[in-house]
Amino acid sequence: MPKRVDHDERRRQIAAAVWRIAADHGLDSVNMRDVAAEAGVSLRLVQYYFETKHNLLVLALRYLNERGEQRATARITAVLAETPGATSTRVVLREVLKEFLPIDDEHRDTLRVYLAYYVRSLNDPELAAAFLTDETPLEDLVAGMLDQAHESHELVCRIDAKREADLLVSGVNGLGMDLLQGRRQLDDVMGTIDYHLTRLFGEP
Amino acid sequence: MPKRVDHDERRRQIAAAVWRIAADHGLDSVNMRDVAAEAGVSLRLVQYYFETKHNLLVLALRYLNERGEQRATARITAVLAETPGATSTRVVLREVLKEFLPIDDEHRDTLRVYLAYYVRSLNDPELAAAFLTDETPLEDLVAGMLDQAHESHELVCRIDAKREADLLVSGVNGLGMDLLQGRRQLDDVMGTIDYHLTRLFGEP
DNA sequence: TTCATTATGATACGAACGTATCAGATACGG
DNA sequence: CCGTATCTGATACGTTCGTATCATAATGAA
Repeated sequence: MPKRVDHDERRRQIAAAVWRIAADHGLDSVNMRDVAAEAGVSLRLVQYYFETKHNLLVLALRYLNERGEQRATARITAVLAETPGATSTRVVLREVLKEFLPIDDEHRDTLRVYLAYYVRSLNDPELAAAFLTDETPLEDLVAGMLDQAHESHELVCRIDAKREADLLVSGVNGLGMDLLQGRRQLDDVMGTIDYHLTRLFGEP
Repeated sequence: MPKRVDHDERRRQIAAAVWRIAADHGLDSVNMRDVAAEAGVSLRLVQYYFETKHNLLVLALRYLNERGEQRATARITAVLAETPGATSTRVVLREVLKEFLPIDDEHRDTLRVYLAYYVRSLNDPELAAAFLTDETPLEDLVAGMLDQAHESHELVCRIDAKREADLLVSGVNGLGMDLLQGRRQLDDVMGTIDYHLTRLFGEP
């Protein structure tokens, strides 16, 4: 047997190059040659592992989804570990929402790539499919947290958890887009989020 | 003097072709030749009026902004005219928010084009400038309406108009994106909007 | 060592695209 | 009718890009 290589790992390495280029110069600027150079491999190898550019983009999106979910769950468990014992639902929810804002360069890049993929998926059914395979939407998670908060009497009044979660999640996405564009500042956005958390949970 | 032509009108006509192509096939698929064919003019004329493709895209965005503002104000005045006398702030606000949802093919196309431009503007400062020239952001308008509603005792409780407007507007944008992707249905989105309007204005 | 797997290099083909150029047609006000 | 503004047509150049091809090197388990 010859040299054994983790093909999946290779593909992830090349997919990461796609993310970097897409974040820095837009998804339109992603081409096979630049991806190869960014990944530090030959053009031939990119062809070898992905066959076509379309395949490359689709798989890069799948890997991005995977990483995003992993990081989100890791962040939540980290928050739970920081405050041993009883962590208030409000604090956890706040961290979950922050996860979808460009709070640092890494989150900023991820969001830029996601939005680029989103727009392209509007005209590419195959990419759209890669988007919509999210079996557990974020809205359900947030709605579940709100229901849980209601049962533990953390909420200030009776609410419709689904409706609240829908606007909260969609709102955070929209606010994140404004942040990317420089139309808002992070302080202001966090102020808005905290205002609405206070509206739900009462004064902290 | 020879034939007199409204240059600005010609440019708008060609810009409309850009919108149609961008809505149907994405902004990446917009090229000078297809724009000319869609507008029913020669490639040479597109070059004649816009010089470069970059100019074409920037001006097409400016015209799109203009049309959007005109249609929004027209919609508001139409609502005010429909209910002579006292039109509740809630009803007007609901129509304003609906204006940013893909409620029909026309709004759907406009939203698709806007989002495509948004993503491209993240890597194109000149396009970003065309975006950010909005002297009167929608959030200010909504916040003003909420303040006005408070003064006329239409609100159910004391609120922070700015914070409420920020989440409402951002939320509608985010919900509109979900609609485009088919992740939500219009009925559900309107239900969410009405829920939050009720939260602010009380039962209708 | 052997040999299949992994990887590179060089190159080429065809298509799409932005841009430029030149000639000429059309139409309308004076 | 004349002249100018408006518009078309054909064409071409250079670049970029996806994809394909062929030869060849490096690697490491059997």
